[in-house]
Amino acid sequence: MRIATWNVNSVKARLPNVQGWLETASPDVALLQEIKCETASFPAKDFEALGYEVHAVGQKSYNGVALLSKHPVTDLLTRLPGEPEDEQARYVEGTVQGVRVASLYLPNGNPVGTEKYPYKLRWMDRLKAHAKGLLESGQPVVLGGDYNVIPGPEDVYDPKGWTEDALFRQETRLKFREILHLGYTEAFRALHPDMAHAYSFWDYQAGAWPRDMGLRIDHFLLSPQAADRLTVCAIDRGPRGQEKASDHTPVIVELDV
DNA sequence: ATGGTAGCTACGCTA
Repeated sequence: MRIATWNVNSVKARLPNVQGWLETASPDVALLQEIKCETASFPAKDFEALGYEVHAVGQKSYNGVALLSKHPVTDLLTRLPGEPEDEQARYVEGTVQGVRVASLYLPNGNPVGTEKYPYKLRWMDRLKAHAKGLLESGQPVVLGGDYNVIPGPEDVYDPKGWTEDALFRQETRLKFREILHLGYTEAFRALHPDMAHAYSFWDYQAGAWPRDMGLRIDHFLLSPQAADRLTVCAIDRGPRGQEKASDHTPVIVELDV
């Protein structure tokens, strides 16, 4: 089973890019983030035409996630538990062929020192609690998405310059590791322990893409039952170089299921 | 050099 995650930065602005990539890469499941539209206006038909069942969770203007699958999806969950008053559309989860799969968009958290950063930390605590429960099910679990977390200094072009950023500061990285320590495997680093410049995001500004000033912030976390079946994890830089590109590029895992 | 770009929305916010 091939699963892709991609922060598309507006599904409507990106429709030709996303459709074209899905036709070529043909993942069984595509996890999208930052669809930036309301659920009802998600262009579901454009993806159904490619053979996908569509489950979008959106809101006006910001955020929004989607789970596209070539196989039936059951037991859909459309919000991350733990803070019922949280209205931001950042989580969708369902079961595909016995695998529990989630598309998540973790809050950015900048600027640190505003309410945005404690919200990010609370969201990570909620994800940790939920991820712990998922492990107890014993099924393979794949949590993919834009984590807005740079796991280590090898995952950013200028670690010193990013030390106080919400994506890289110690408190953020420690909390990310707390989730891993529950028993999850970060797929890319597990298969490519020494690969440098393996970024998944390049800012639109300051020529970040041509200068390869990137970050690796889009990740797959796998439960032991999923990690045991992991054969491939790859970043496809192709879409970032296209016209009208998203600032993120897709990451893919393949599981032998 | 205190900028730069992109998307949503209709101005400033978010990233």
